[in-house]
Amino acid sequence: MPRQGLDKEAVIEYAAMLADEIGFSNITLKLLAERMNIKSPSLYKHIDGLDSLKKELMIYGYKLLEGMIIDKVMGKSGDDAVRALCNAYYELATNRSGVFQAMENYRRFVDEESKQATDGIFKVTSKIFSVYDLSPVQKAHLVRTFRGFLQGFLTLAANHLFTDSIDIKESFDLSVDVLIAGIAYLNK
Amino acid sequence: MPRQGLDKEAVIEYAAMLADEIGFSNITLKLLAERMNIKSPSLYKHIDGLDSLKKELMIYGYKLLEGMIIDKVMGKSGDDAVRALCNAYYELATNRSGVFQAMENYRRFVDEESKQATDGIFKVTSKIFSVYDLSPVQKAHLVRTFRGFLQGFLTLAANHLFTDSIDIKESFDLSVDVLIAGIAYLNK
DNA sequence: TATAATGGCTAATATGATTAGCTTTTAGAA
DNA sequence: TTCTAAAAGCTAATCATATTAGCCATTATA
Repeated sequence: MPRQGLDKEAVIEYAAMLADEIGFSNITLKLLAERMNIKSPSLYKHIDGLDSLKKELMIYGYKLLEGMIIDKVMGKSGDDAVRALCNAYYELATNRSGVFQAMENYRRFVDEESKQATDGIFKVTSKIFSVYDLSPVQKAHLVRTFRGFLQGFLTLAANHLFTDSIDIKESFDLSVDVLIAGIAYLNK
Repeated sequence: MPRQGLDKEAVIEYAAMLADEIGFSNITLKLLAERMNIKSPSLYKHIDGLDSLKKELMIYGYKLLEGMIIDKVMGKSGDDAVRALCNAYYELATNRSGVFQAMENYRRFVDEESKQATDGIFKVTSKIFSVYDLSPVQKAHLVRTFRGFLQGFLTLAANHLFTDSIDIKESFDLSVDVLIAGIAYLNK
């Protein structure tokens, strides 16, 4: 029986696809192994178990998002850059819903690796807010404001929890406008 | 062996306490049963299994929150009422973290009972925003803005995903101020 | 007081994570 | 090219937990 060229990265990629398809919380090693045409114990040659895999998926998500943000924000500044940042989140939540779920769902590990992954987003976001006339502390708060909104709104949307029939992208855009308008409050 | 006066409500209360203590996702029927001094199969006399219990816990959370909001908002209006609403969320997330976590777990349950539970919050929130001069559609969008922010910010905070050391309540208050300031943008 | 419902129990089953230990492939050195 | 060791897979076994089945004691009520 010949081998596939599997490694840790490949396992995470498969897991990410599986998460997008069936939902992050429904992932099992059994299912993942079936998808990969191997047996579940073989996964342990690449990863440290289900918990660890979920952590990896979270980190994968943060890195992916960081790239998408940089990509979209490139060449923009001010309010436009903020909107681009928000749209990057929107796209991730829409196109990679399982990976997006991993980013907020994983709460057991607060280690150095996870911290570095989120730090990337923090730095990029922070930089985008640098055009506004804010103190470093205000800027840090504002990063949290946006991150909280983006994570929460998009999670609620992804899970069909906005039960009325109003268009979600319109709500999203309006919300972003409200937030951007609110930034002026900090400049007093 | 005499019996305790256990029923469905009691099981949910115990489960809520356990969730607050060890985290929603760490709940097991085994642990819960131990806490209640019964064996895990006995739980099935009151609930339909772990998944169903988690749904009950989510509904419990929404009802609890609704009560807390009404309580805090009572007698307030305008921006003060909005702040009170936000603080009710904050308190729930802080003091009943396990229950709060249950509320973000609704994604697997989109049934009539769950819908009614969230509808309560929607109505209260909507009413609070009625003092602003907004169209019904704008109001509906704004409810989503706040709900998204509150759910997301507090989830990230509860999951320790805000890695820098800045005070979380300060970030929260500033965020709420930014949002409230942003509402003015809609009145043009 | 007799009886039915209730709430608890133990034993058994199912699923999935994880571990142990074996075998084959593969990479790299001699 | 051949040998060797690591790597990547496998099967079998173990463990933990959820869940089901069916039994028995308590409790409430007719």
